[in-house]
Amino acid sequence: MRDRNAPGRPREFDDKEMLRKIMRLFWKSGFEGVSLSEIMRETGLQKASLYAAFGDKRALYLKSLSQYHQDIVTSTARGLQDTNRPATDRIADFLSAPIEAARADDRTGCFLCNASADQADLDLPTQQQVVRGFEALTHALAQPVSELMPDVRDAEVTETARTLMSVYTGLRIMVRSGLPLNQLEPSVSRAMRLVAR
Amino acid sequence: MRDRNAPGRPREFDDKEMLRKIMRLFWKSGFEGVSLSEIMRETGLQKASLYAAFGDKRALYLKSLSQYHQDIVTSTARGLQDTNRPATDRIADFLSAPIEAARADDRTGCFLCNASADQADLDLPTQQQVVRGFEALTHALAQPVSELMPDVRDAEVTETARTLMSVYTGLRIMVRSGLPLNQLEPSVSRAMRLVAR
DNA sequence: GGAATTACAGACCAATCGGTCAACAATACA
DNA sequence: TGTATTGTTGACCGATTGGTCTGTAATTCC
Repeated sequence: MRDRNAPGRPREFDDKEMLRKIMRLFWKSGFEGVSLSEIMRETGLQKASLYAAFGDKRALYLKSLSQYHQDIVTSTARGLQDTNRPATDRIADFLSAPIEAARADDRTGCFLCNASADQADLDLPTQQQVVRGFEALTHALAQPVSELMPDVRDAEVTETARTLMSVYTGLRIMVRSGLPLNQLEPSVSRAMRLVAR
Repeated sequence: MRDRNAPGRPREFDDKEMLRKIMRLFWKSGFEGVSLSEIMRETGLQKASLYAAFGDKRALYLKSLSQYHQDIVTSTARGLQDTNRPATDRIADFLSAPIEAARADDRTGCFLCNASADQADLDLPTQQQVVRGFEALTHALAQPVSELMPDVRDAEVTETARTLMSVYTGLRIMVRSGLPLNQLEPSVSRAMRLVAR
């Protein structure tokens, strides 16, 4: 975002808005699966403008991931930590999200999970962004978990949160494969057995 | 594989051997992440030979997935169903495989999981292959699970097996992101709580 | 109203992409 | 020793890739 009252011709688009459009492309099709021409079509911007504003394709991808963190990861984490709602509901909603999204005909899954499979092994900054996202979600998840396991060591709470994270990630991936949703659904309540008792 | 004693010049390479090399490329870098030139370099074959033997790039990818099924999925399933070993060991080994692979410095993960994130949403035949793989593993996993839960309905055994599958898939993805292995490790024993007791 | 600065549009770039083709080599069968 | 058949080679194809450059438009500051 450029300074207002900066010299020179002002930008004709909103950085964040464009980044969100680009994010959706990478989210759905992966790094190599998206071409600059697609990005141009989707944003209505010229290549040179994209380069001037964001950098090269890799930077575009990284900034998309970072936008995902700001938009999706953050609000998901907030939902998990909303102590006005029952802890079980919050966890169940989190674990069900992959399935509910698919019910609403959205099988794009989770950008973190896709990026992990797609680019994390090939590009270090991507890897770091992905880890950061996973850790934010794990940390948020630990909140309702600890509410349900009050007399349990912190270390155990964290371990449980991490285990739930792998169920979540797994569901995201398996939903994307097109497995029938009613087959995946029971995993939510079964995984819930890992907390409490 | 062509008939021996077929007319015409005989093939100078072994189909399966080449397919395995190609499989490793797609496994590691995804569909768009691998170019024909890389495949040529890796196999030592010319483009035209590849086309004559296997078809276009998409067919190459699909046949790689199918080779993965034959090689990896099948033997993993066999290991899960080997009743000579304790059922808990078989499940624990299966769930630990993602972490152990990474310990041996192999973070390529699971081709099914990667393909699911990469291509399943974009290409129907890929989706079907991935589902077939997941189902084979789930079915094999149900065997040791049922041994540990002898007086439990089949439906519940299957549900448990599916839940373990999502833990497995999740671990595969999270390992690939580079999360520290000692943080992921405890999820194995925690997930084991879903069986028995 | 300059001068400086920034952004936009679109032509342009070499390199690479997946894919094809024609010439030639190697085999089986008659 | 043909003839038919298949495989291998490497040049070749148009299209697309990510990326750059140039000229012009829009703004702020003086």
